[in-house]
Amino acid sequence: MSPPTRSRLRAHPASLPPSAPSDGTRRRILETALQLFASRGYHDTSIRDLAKVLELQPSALYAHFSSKEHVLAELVRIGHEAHHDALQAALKSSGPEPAEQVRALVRAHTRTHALHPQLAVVVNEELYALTPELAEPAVLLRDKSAALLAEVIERGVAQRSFSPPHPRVAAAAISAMGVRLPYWYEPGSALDVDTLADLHAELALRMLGGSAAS
Amino acid sequence: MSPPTRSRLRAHPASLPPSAPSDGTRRRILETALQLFASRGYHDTSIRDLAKVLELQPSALYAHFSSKEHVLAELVRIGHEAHHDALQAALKSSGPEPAEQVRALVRAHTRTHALHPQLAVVVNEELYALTPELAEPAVLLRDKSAALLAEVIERGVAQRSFSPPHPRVAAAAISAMGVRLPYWYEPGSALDVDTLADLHAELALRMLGGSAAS
DNA sequence: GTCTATACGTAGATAGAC
DNA sequence: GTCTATCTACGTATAGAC
Repeated sequence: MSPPTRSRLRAHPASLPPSAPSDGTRRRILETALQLFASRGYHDTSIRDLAKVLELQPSALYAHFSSKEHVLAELVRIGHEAHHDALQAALKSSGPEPAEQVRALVRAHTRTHALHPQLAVVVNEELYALTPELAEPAVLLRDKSAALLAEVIERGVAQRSFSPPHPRVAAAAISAMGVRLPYWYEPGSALDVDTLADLHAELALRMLGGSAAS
Repeated sequence: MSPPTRSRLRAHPASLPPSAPSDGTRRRILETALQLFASRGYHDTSIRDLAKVLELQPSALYAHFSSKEHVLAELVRIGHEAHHDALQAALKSSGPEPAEQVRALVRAHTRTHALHPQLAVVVNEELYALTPELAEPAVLLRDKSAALLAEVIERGVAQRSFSPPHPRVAAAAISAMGVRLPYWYEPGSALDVDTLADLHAELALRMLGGSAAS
């Protein structure tokens, strides 16, 4: 661990989604790793750093994870599953109109990134640190999540509910709003998460154009 | 360097802006470091890795930079200056209307990120790896660059050219489009940089609303 | 300005007792 | 499941010859 660094994030402490293991030590390791990986980065966090915060000996971690990389892989898996589950639930509970579905998807995307900023940062910045085999399940989920938005936009364009200048670029811009959230949004601020989610949905619909924007 | 990793980026080779030093070995070190830091990350790139690609002995690098951190600091400085210079030039060469100024700023922001994707990634992901003293000049430039866009938006709102639902959130969304570009855009693709810059400008104006959007 | 050689710390991970 | 102790490799950086 290189010493005098700022954190990449403002949020404290690290929050795991409910789907994460509730077991004792394994969960503590994941929470601590999440905080350290998010604030300093995976490669700048050592097993010894983790053990120190956990008040364990480094060797004790290997009773719970076979390597440091497997700790990261588990966080990456949890993060992608929570994100994808949230998007699917949002779609499922919304009606058939593309505008309503975009609103639901963007709200879920934004909420996930605002409520679990450390997980979002680790998932997005440290995925590349995994071997292809360990990264593969997450990469597949990413593609599926991106397809959910892309398909709704395509449908909206086909129905002439939307008129984006370029659907793929608009989809990337919509995704980017959420992904960048952890780097500037301060959770306890005057702007609450629900309001933010509504704002992002509004911006997304404006970008997509057509009769859908309010 | 941990071995079997994917790159964070598609772009090759690393391109430095014209403002970078044209001197021989120092420039070669910066270019090589840029490529490695962008694809594998600063903390996962060793002095030995750098030296191997450069076909030099590790100790030879210390004739040009006093530490690995100073190599990163120089890249971060170059990246922030090129970005800020591009934004200022864009503002300077555009008229007084907020919509035209936003278009110019967004085009410059997007072009910078599309033309120098490795530099954008290193600047955005590895700034936190610098000590506060080495990071400070870049942080000041970031704030100045962000203020350029914020002020134009504020002026547009005051003149009722723009009607964003929330100016600060809209500004963050506009910035995010460019920052995320290196992670999905493939430079040699059918979508050329100028078209992309126009698309982003169009999306920005749609988000800002009012009479400005085309 | 590059080389050889090396100092010195820390990395990830394991062995074996309790 | 946690401990003490340790292995081996690699990290940044320096010394001093050419």
